Amino acid sequence: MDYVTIKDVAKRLNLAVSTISRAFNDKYDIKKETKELILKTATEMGYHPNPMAKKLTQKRSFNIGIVVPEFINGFFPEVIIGAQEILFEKGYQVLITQSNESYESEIKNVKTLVDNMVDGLIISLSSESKNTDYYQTLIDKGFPIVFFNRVNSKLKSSKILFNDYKWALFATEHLITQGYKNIVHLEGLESLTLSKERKRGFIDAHKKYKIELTSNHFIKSGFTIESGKATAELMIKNNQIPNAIFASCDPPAIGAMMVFKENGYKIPTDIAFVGFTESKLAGLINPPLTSVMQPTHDIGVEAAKMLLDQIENPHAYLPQTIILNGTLNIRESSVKII
Amino acid sequence: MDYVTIKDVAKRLNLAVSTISRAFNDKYDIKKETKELILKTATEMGYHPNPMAKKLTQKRSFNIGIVVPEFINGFFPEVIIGAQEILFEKGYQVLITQSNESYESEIKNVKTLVDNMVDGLIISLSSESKNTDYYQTLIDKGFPIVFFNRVNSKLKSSKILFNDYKWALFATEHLITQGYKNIVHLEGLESLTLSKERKRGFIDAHKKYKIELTSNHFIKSGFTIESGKATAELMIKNNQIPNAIFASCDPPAIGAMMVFKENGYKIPTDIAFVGFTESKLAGLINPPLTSVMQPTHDIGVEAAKMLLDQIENPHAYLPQTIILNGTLNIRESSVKII
DNA sequence: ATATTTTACGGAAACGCTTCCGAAAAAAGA
DNA sequence: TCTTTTTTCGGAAGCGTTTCCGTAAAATAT
Repeated sequence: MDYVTIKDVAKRLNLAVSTISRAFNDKYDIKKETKELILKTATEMGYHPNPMAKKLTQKRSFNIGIVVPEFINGFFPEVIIGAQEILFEKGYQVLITQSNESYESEIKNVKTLVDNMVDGLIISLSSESKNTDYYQTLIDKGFPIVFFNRVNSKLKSSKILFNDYKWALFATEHLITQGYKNIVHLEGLESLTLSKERKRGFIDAHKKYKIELTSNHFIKSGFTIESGKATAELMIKNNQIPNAIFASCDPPAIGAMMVFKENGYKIPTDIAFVGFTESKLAGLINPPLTSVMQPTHDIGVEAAKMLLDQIENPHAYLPQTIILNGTLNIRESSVKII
Repeated sequence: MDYVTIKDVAKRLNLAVSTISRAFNDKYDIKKETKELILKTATEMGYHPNPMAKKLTQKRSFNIGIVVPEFINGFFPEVIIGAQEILFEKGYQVLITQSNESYESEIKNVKTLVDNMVDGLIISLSSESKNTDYYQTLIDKGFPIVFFNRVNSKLKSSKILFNDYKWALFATEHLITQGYKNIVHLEGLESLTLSKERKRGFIDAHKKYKIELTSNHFIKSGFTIESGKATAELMIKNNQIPNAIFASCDPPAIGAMMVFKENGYKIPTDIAFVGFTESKLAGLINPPLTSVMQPTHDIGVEAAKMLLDQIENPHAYLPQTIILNGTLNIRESSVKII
């Protein structure tokens, strides 16, 4: 591929390259007519400013790195699409890496992105319990970073969060007001704040309605369907069947629901279900699963906006936190009387 | 962020920048000891070659663009991960764009990627029936492109394909040998070759077993769960229930299965199901869905390899086509006697 | 009319790197 | 020992831009 350069345009019009440059970056003094002439013949010749040269002189890569734990499930892709929309519009390129839920590969990804001189990073941590020194060093250097979804409270940085506590409380409250009193919470990974927050919401909903909770009401579960299945099988084996299950996210709820159904339990009559972070499956399975829907697209949009704000105003930078709201999508899995 | 440059390293060691450059690109004559010294002090100083400058001199962006119709469902993300793995390893960056199944936004994406001087493209078309002139022009210019999954047969270009015909034939054959004779095919979008190929496999399996097919055995369906639901509802309403359904992809099969289940049909006794392009849900729903699994990860790997091959040997370029194999994951939805 | 300001553009350096050319130093050959 | 070859490095040009500085020409003021 042979590209047309600024010199070619200059030669053609018998102008200096600086004039051509001025025509494309309208902040300098240039006569209106010549500018129009330049732009016209430039497009005729098929000239596009070489992004590499531009980046070199401007000492900016116009690249933004996004690091997520995975992007097989729908959640992160949706966030990424949201971020890309506004980043692309502003002329930024987006480099996406996935850490595969591994701290090591996450740090490695971040380092390569920084070495490749991205202008900023949007990150959802694979684990919040690990060492965050590297991130802190970057932040202290003034490197623009926005965290979302999975963050570390110690890091003094901009964050886009979801009000996990509030919506877990709402979701639990929904179950309680539906008449379910003996509710078990399937907890998420302990290393994540969002798990703790959802648990806290679950607990406070019970406090509000003055319902006692024992340790039997909490079962540690993962993020997978399999873990939900295993939990349900154990419950059935021990014959400890609660009225309802509130899961820290959809997959374990779905897994547990599948097992209970297979064992002849009626849903939601015998046992009700509420999930979290609305997955594609929620509305599709039978019965459809009540779940808290997060504003995935908006999370991406807000993260991108915040990052650009930080990049463009490097001096007046103050770490901000935006907390977004969601929706409780109430479906058959948790509604006692239809 | 202030970066250490090659000049800083040169000054520190009282060497010429060219020597430092040689140390980092070991194709030139340089003494082993000085090279080691340079590399050592360079890492000490925290020097990383500026990718923008490198790209400018080498007239290569080391960027690869990937264009997919969507990446909410698992298929394309898995392909992308496969491609990224080998691209990253070779020092390439990956720019991912999604066309949202729209021809216009696909072309727009491709054009911005080309303007940003990506060294090559990996593309899955949003629609194969639209104008492909732009792609042909690029290919004629020698621009490296590899198509996968959704391709246009007219384009003389490298392709990574799946043997849709063969595996559709296998899948249908499986149903026939299980004893299902009256099988309906839910066809995919007509504009895609893969739909035609799967249909052809379905037909030829019937020919092989000398089973008659009428137009009643073909129902046009989309790629969604909803379309499958609608089709099933129509079948039930018209009381035209086949022995089995072979769908062009999983979602319509799942949708149809849900409706039949809700209406009291036993699966696979009353009606059996086979899907295509193994989705996450296939193994999770009840009963688990038999489906053809595509080697998503390998598709990405092979596409990336082929593209790099094309980039690195621009002259000896010959369009290749790799056809990959899959697996028929036989599950309960299609097994008559367990 | 001339003096002064403004406008519009050219020239050139710089961004950080690669790579060609040439030459000193070292090694090998005579 | 002197010549020839090889090794190792320095100097400089060039990649395609941006941007600073300077200056004719045009516009305005005197």
